[in-house]
Amino acid sequence: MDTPGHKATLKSIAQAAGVHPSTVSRALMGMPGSRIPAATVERIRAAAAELNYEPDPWAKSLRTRRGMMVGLAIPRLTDVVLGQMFEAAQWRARDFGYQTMTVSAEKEGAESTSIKSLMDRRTDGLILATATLHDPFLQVIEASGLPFVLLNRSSGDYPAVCGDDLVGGYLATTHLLDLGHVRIGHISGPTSVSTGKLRAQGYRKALREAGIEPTRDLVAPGEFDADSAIEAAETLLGLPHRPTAIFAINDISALAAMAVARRHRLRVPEDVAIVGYNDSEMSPLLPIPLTSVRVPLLDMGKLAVELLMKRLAGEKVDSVLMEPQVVARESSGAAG
Amino acid sequence: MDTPGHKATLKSIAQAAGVHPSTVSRALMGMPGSRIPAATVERIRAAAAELNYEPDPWAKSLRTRRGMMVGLAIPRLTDVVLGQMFEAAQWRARDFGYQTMTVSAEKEGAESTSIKSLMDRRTDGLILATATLHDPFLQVIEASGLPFVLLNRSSGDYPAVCGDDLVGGYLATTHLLDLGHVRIGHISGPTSVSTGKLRAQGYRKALREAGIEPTRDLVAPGEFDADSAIEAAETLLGLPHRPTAIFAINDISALAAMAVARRHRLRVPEDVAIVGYNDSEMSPLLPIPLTSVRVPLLDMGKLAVELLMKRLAGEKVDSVLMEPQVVARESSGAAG
DNA sequence: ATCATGTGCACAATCGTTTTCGCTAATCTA
DNA sequence: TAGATTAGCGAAAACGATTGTGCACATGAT
Repeated sequence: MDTPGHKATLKSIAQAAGVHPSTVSRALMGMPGSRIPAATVERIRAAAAELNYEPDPWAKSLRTRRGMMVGLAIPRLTDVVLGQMFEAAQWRARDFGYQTMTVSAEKEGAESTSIKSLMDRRTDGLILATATLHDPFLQVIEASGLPFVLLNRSSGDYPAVCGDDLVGGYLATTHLLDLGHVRIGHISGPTSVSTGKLRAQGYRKALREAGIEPTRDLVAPGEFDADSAIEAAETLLGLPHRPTAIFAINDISALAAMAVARRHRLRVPEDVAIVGYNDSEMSPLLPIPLTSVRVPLLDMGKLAVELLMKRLAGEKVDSVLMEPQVVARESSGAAG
Repeated sequence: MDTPGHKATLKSIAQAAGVHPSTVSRALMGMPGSRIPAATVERIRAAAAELNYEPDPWAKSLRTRRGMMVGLAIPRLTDVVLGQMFEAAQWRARDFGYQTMTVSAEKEGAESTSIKSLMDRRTDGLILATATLHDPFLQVIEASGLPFVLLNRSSGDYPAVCGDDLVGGYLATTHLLDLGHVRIGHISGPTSVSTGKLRAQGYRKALREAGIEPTRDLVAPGEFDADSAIEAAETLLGLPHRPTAIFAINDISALAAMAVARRHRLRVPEDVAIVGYNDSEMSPLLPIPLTSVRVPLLDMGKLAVELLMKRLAGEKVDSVLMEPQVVARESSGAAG
């Protein structure tokens, strides 16, 4: 084994193999150009293995100016949905030999210290799931020259991998319309992020196509989280002429809506039908299984990494939209 | 502003301020020992600010052998509960000036490449939420000299921050006993991890104290996830003499049990009472609100970082056990 | 005026890599 | 066989920071 206190370095291997450190470097990284006789390479390899050498990432990065590392920025680590995308992204990045560094950067906006910490040269590229529609910070990053790809949320013309939220909102609403609902409420997300804005837009489009003029009072704003969704659901279900169906911006909001319905002694789906978004793991398991819009989260995470890799290689890349799909279950009254 | 292409370095600042790079370094980091006249320091500060200097982390780490970075290993990024702990850990680490790097390392066991990648000198310390009870890999890490703290799962005598799972399992079971249940089933976790083993142990202890001899057939093994929990619940509820209550190892398993109960046309809590663990965000929102055992996840995440910081400072640290608490809701028939 | 005492800073050596540049010796061409 | 080519590898200069050492110069005391 190796001496406990001393990590192996190029120099120690060189000494062991009786060659110069630079030769060791060349031999180990197997450069195509430089020809080192197989015998020497083998001897060096053996010595390196013997000392179980691991190149020092700091020294390497200092010299090469590449850290083999991509930064992932997520609004909240506790978001199961984004968690899935990020886990997939992490795997894919590792396929390319990259490490990932995840930061959560909620509510930090343009002054995000979290993202700044990713920027200070430690990372070769960024995947951001935190973008807002008019995000001045993106320009800052763009100006810094650090390549990035948006995930889940789009913004401007920056390359992004997103679900087609317009279609998703449209499908969810159409699903409810097809079931005979006319007064359909929407617990929206913030209009400042693409997912919130586009799903609401899809919702209104579906209504209009069905000859129903969308009204403002049937859209209650949420913030993607349980607390704000509860408030929104209270507003909708407290309406004098309450909706018979609710399309919620995500599954946790849908769950909150179910809780509020229960408090109002309304049955789901008989009195109020509910549709969520993202089709999270819990949806089929709920006492009243939740109808939800499914988007290929894992594929999105992987794809974002692939796009980033292309950007790192200097290629131009285009944004990608993934097709959503309604998974009908009991909460909308469609299955059972 | 600064020239776009060129990042500021100590050298460029030195040039601007008319001093030597080493002086700039000393001035900027404000060493207490070295006396540099205030005037010079001010001049250097100004130059640094002007060029908006950021020290290169790689160069710094190469020289100082400290990366100001802690590695977090989590079984799955999609676990909401661990996600909360890790988010808290991340914040706390930043308070100390440390970056965090999160990897998910499921099912990799002793050969975990994810954790190995954290070890190769990039990190100053590790927080592991992946430990199994007899985890040979921990010895490897210990031998490498890299300080670490276990989180959520304990193992051997290594310093750990965990909930008191024995008490948690005991409380959950006692809660059901107090409600008059006698045949209480348990969807367990793997016995190879402390949380699984200890909660089951607490479960048996409570039964024995109530004069009930725990039987093997009332404990069905799960893997913390929905699929295995569904299978376990099927086993329990398919029993000729089925249990009237189930204590599940976590909330998603409890949810799965509810789904299976529903499939068997059993009412919750009338026909079967259910208790979960971790009191996740969704628990109070479920159509049948879930009774669950609450542990202070955020505090645990923070504490783990604090312990690690102490270890980094060379102090000896002791493990910490956090007190759990039953939050009674409708699924156990205790509230409503 | 001279020598001890410090202060303020420059010099240079690291940390472990990668990479450019040449030097030596072997091989090839004529 | 002499001269041109080339393969193989050593020397050394980066990358950008930290840090031990020591040279000037100013100040003080004698």
